[in-house]
Amino acid sequence: MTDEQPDVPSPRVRQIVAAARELVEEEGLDALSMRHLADRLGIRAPSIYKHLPDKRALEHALISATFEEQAALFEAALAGSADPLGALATAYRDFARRHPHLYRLMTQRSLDRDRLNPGIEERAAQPMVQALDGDRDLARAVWAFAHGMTILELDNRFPADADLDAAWQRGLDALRP
Amino acid sequence: MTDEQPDVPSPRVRQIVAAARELVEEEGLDALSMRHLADRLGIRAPSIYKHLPDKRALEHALISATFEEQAALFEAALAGSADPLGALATAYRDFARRHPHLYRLMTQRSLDRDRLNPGIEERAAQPMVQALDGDRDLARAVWAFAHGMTILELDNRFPADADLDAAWQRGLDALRP
DNA sequence: GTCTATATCAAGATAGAC
DNA sequence: GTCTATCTTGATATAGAC
Repeated sequence: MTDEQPDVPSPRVRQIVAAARELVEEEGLDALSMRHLADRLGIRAPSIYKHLPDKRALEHALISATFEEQAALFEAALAGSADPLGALATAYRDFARRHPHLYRLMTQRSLDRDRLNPGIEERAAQPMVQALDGDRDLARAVWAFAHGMTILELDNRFPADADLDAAWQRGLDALRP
Repeated sequence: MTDEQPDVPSPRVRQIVAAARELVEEEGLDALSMRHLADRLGIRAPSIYKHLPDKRALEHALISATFEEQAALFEAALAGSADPLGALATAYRDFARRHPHLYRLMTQRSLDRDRLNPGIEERAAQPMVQALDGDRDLARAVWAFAHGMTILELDNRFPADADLDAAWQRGLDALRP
């Protein structure tokens, strides 16, 4: 009955994760190293290992926290909106534009689900399912569309003169139930 | 009037890029280092720099070649199909499943367009525009959907029991003009 | 909880001989 | 076109003292 799940983080761990978040937001994903993070905290890199077992644990703590934040945003966007899908899409896109490096952290590598807060992925995905009246296949299609638009925009893959607002609208109008 | 564009590759450069492709396909993106590539070629890493100026040049030569291959595949899929969009989507998904690491190489970082073969990005995108009767906004929406489905599948982001064929169908049916 | 010192490894790239 | 030798950098992580 060994239930290996992330503990509730101590205050110090939360400080460390908060510093990691600032670091990623300000300097990008590649800047997230144990040394660099320690600099921000005013300590030496090896000290971090007294609080977190390794770098993956740090990343997953940050990812979990960001899922929590996204889930809250999406739930709020959904609440009492006349156009649930549109509101959700706007919240999704806005989050990624405000936190491009965090967005990449969450989406551009495979996840170790054992190291995430249990159920948090599902909680962040739930509002989309709800906005689509419980249609999970359609919700997955819309998620793929939203992620594709988002990451292609962040990575500068659309032509410079592309009208991305228009592309979002066309996609959402087509996919709306 | 200095027009800095990639030269036509010498035979040796093509050998090197071909070896890089095998390396990436068999061992993944992280395995692509100058040393590792040199091992495959039976030479030492510094020798590669006699043929290519740096690692970015190598990557972009490989990306250009892969765009060429994709463009040909997409054009063939489109030719004489009763369901152009469906045929294109199948070709897109199949390519990514057969060459997941190459697909990542092409999509998961920003491109230096100056280092790509001129016009190759557009050529690979053209079949999608054509399948959508020239509607560029819709073509971008469909591309985003296809990329999102593809990369989320490769990165194992959908639930294990998700019916991805169904999600693809729902998305394509909705977006079909 | 933090430190110093260190192990270990691997990366991109250059100089200069042959 | 390839070689050896080397520079430079930076990463994760551990041991053990304080």
